[in-house]
Amino acid sequence: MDKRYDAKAAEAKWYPIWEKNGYFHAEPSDGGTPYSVVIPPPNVTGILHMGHALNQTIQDVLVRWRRMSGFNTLWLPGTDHAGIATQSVVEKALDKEGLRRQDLGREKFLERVWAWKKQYGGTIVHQQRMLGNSTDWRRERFTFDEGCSKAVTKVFVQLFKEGLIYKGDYIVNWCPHHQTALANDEVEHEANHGSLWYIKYPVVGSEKGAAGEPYKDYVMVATTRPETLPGDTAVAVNPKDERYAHLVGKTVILPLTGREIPVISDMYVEKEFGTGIVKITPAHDPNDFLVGKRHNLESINIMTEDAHMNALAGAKYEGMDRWECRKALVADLEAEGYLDHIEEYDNQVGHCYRCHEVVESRLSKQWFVRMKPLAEPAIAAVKSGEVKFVPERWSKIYFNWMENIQDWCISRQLWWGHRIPAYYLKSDLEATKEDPLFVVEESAEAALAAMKEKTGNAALTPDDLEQDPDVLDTWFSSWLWPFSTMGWPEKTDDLDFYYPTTDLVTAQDIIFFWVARMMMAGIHFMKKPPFKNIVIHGIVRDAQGRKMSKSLGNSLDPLKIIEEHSADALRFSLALITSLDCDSKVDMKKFEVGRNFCTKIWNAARFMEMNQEKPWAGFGAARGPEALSPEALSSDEKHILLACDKACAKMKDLLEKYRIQDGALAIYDFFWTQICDWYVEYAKDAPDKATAFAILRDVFWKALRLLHPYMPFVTEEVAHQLGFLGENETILLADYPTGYTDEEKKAWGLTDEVYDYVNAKREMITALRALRAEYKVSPAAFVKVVVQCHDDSVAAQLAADLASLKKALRAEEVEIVTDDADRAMPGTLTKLGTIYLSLEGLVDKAAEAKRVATELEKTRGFIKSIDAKLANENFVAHAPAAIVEGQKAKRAELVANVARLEKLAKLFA
RNA sequence: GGGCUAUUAGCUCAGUUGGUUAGAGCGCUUCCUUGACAUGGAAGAGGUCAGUGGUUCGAAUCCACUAUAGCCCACCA
Repeated sequence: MDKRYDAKAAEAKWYPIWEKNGYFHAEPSDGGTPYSVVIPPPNVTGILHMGHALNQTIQDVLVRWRRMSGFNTLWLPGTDHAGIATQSVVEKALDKEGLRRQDLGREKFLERVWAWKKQYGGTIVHQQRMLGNSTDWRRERFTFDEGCSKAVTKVFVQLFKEGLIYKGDYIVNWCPHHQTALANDEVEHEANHGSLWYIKYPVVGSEKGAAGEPYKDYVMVATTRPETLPGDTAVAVNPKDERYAHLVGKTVILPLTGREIPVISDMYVEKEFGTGIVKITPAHDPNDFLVGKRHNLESINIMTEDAHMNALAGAKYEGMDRWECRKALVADLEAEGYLDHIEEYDNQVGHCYRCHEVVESRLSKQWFVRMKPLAEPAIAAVKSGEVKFVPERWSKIYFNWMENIQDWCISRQLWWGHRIPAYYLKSDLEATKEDPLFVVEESAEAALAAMKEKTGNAALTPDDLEQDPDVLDTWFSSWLWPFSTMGWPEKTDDLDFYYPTTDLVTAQDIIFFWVARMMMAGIHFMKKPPFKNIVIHGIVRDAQGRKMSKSLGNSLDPLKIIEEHSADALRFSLALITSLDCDSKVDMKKFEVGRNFCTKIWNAARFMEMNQEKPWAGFGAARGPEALSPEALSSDEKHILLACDKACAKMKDLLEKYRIQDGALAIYDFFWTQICDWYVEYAKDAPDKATAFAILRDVFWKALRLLHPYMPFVTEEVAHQLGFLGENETILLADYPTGYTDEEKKAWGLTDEVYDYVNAKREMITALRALRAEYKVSPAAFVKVVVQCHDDSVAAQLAADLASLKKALRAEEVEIVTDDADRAMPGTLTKLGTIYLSLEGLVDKAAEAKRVATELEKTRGFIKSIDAKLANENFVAHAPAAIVEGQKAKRAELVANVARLEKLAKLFA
């Protein structure tokens, strides 16, 4: 083995071997118990960020662990076509050529997007391989591939026919430059230093006033959008606002237009804001739209798609751009005395995240899914415990959202996406733009037939129909992911075997967008929820606790960490800092833990290799401790076997509970502390090296397998280097260790007593090291040590361990006594007895007296606190016996120590 | 405004149904280049568990209130 571990070489070597040999591939025909997970598909335009790295590390740990534990394990990968993100990338490229998508036309544009996907769409799946994901690449899917698209269309048609999809009015975020709707998260809100215009709306029937005061009675409205005034169809006040109660039900005159509009009352209005009176413009503001719906108000759309005024804005303003119109209109209001005053006002204004144009709220026809009927069974599935959130508290958030669910607007004015399978009769489309005749069918042919039937016109041809130009929201394909990827709507073996999936692992930010919707789709179409457990993990934040984002420039690039350290280091460090309960803060420094661990493993393996060649090691073909003679096992050997057994049980328990972090800690401790710090040191000078190394070899191989889900590459490399595996074997498919059987434990004498004894012995060794450090005895110096036990059996055990004890204590002589004599030497009381450091002529009496005094004081204080406890009758009556006994035993120990210290104090006085 | 969560060592965080003297990693101090490993080893300092009150024989843990921070949803005409 090389002196240094070459992570890059190992990782580049193993991944292709794993993939090529189909180790990640799963087939229902292999039988067994299924364990299946679908990956949250990253955007095809995406590059791997820390969030993916964390999310996929957790999944890969679970998946590799299950696979090694004998489950028929499927982790299904894929990417999301990401409508707007992908279209945007291609449009940007077009922009450089001075072209817009409209210049190419729909078909040519889509060709360009597919070409882009072919060329660059593999970036993230390549990066996922660098992470070490054990996903079944032979099943890689894309939300826009043929099968998924088929599922999407079928779902749309079925929901439509069930009356769960409808077409209706909706206010969308509209970018006048791109002329498309934007999703909420595609709108960037920025602080805007603007104005609040106060405008008078005269009450109908009131008298004309003096010059500059056109009417005596008016209501004063405050607005940030005066240019939308021609679209007003009401003014509103809060129903609890006594100032204006008398106005409700009256009508006012809309300035400059002469139109009369009602005064209504609605809770939406805040009494304290502005004048407490709001102009309602349903076609140009999302809230006003809702108010309009509640009060049956007319919506007047006064703008064109490129945010210019149309005829409905009035002849004078028609054709003006919205900002021009604002100026002109305000000037007119002022001239006619309707403008009261203008205040400065700061608010937030939405901008298109791509072109930075101010986003317009635009009323348009959109497609919706009726969510309530779908949500109800999805709520029930979690309430009944059929589907569990991990941690459980997320179910509250899920219920909160599901119980207040709104209909889902699924249409997008994009070109890249699943086309809505609605077909219009062209002639009717032209005639009645508002509400044209249409049919919804899975194919153009079916649509034609349906239209023929609907219209009674058998002479219709395909040319008479026109498909809806809109595409579906990306989530409309993602919500089918757990079953569309397994072949639905066909009946497949995959669906039979792997559906429902077992675990879904994702961050909290897409519980609503994705998880909740998958629940609804799964239950509705498959009649079974799509997963059994929903594992929600935190978000990776920077060292200051901020979300990582491009604009802040605080992102840590996982690929850079792989480059600098290794994928194993990245994975292990992420696992170690990840809590399911909260977000994690990371910086570059944190990844050194993983890197150091990698190095430690490598060096420990080198130690093994070196000794493998030694004649006395002699474990040759023996892979386990099967051939050991139990009576010959030393206590340290029994201890490491027990520690290994406990580690196996602990890993299983923790991983079953999704405690990835605790699992990482457990294996870290077992490997580093138990194996390297203690056992390897023991083995170097073990009385029976053949036995000691056979055991080392066994627990080392188990440790590698326990660790493999976290650090797949280094464990595979080391397993091969040390010959645990033959050339054509892989640790991926090795058994996940389950510890030792009861028979083995019994045969080898692996008891709790031995375990506790070795721990106590270590405590003694540590105590002596502390004494040496305190007395500044050089580590190179050999010393004499006296161990004073009060128990013959302990003395006998220690005597049996004398050789290794000498080594650990760096003592040239260890004297084990069972007397009660006090020794004028530095000493410490331990569970097994008092350990003395014999320092002829080195002891500074004064310093020693001080040390003893300090310890005495501390010990007495401690006894006092125990006495207080034991004096409490209630404690003795109520506390479990073990606790009370423990306290008593502790007290006895301390009292003995006090006696010893008191005598010592006299000796040093 | 509605909901959720957090506050434990200088920093980042564990602490599973309440129970012996609250743990880890990093950082810090001292010592050690010993034949696996200085990306290492040994020892050590450092915490009245945000505050107040309550329940209990016993509270970091359960309850209430307060303070501070954060997240999600709604909203800012």
